[in-house]
Amino acid sequence: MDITLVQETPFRFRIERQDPMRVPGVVFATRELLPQATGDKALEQVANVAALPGIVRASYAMPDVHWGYGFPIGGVAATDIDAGGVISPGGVGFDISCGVRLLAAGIDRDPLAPRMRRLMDILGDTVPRGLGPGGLWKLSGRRQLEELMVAGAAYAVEHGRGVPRDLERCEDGGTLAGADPSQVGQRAVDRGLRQVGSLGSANHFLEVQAVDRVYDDRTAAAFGLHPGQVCVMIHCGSRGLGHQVCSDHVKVMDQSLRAYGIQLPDRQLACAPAVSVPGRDYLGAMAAAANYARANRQLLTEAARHAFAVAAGAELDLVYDVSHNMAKIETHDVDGVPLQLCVHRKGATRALPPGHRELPDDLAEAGQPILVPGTMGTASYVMAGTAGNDAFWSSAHGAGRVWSRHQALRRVRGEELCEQLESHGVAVRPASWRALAEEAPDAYKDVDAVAAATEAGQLARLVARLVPLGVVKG
DNA sequence: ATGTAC
Repeated sequence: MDITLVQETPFRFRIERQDPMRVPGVVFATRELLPQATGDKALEQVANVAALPGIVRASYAMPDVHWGYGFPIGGVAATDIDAGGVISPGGVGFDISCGVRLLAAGIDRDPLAPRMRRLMDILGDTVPRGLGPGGLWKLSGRRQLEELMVAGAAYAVEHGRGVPRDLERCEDGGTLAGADPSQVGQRAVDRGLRQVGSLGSANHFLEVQAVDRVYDDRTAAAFGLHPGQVCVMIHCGSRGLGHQVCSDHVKVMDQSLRAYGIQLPDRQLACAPAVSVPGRDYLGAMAAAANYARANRQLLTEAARHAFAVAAGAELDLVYDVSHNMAKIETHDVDGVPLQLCVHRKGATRALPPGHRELPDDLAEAGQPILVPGTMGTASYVMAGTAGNDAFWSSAHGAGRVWSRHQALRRVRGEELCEQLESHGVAVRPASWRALAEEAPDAYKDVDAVAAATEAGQLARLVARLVPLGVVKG
């Protein structure tokens, strides 16, 4: 499909509807951030998504949009489930409920400085990471894993890994309803049994950061953040279990397309009506994998807490935990009519506005915390949800790639990058030189520009800027 | 994203 891109404002573009698109595309970005500039086909994918059965209003792209499997990463699409609207695993992503959690430390960067090396050494020794098996927990078997997949982060807390307040600061209270472990295949279970409590690889990390700048004192205070404060940011997902769930259900849906009379511009958009048997089966498996990811982040939190207690005598309070690879059934007004929608957010963070009933009381006035990790060596942002959000309460999830992993490997050497980061005062504990090179800051868009465009496009507002002190890399 | 894959 050759797309026609029309600039509506300095921060918003429209992709004109043409067959087989059912709705237009809307891209929140500046001209510099558009993925086309680098030959990336993400905007063609935005147009492809607009052809999904039941899609309403528009196919959206966030400022960090880039190419992905079927859907672009940084894509948002909502389908009307009472009008044949579909669920597409490719609109969630292979890493189901991949997400970010931010912890606020009871210590500032200056007093931590002399203890930083010890802290990083403990984190480096105790945080499982990299490809393959190895996690903080070894589960006894399928039965125990099923309990974890039903209860999510709450399962970890019930077993002494965390405090009840943690769950108040998790999206969905740490437990996504509707999990159906019977739809998680044995192969996914086998992979999941040995990876609970592990970062994984690629762009996953555990980072020690400091608050570099506060844009909104009142909201920062509500989030428990102040200038100079140390934080921990954890980015990880559902590991091999989520990957296997996605693979298994994509295959089923690909084979059921004909039965539901669904025609698609790209087979990677394989989908089924959200209320159909394959649709419900996937949603149940997806929720189970999501709860696995949430338990995973909860366990890694406990590893960080242990390291901070030993090295710095400091505690870590959860600011918020939110996914950026999810589909959720939500009610939204479309042309003045409340509809039950299946909202796909792939590489896009949910961004609830102030006063939303799903927010805990102490965050109601501020709006939902939105966590926007940058890259090793660059800033990360904390933002807040706004009432003006026009993308089904969704926002950017990170910097967004501009180089493929292959390109990054050709241009960057991991050892050199590590030296550069260390010389700039960022301690690095990598899983491998190769993974480090693939995640070089130069392989990503400018996160400062992404955050600025996110605010200018009225997707969210700036609260605080965080800078890295040390990174444990997957 | 991922025991870089059926």
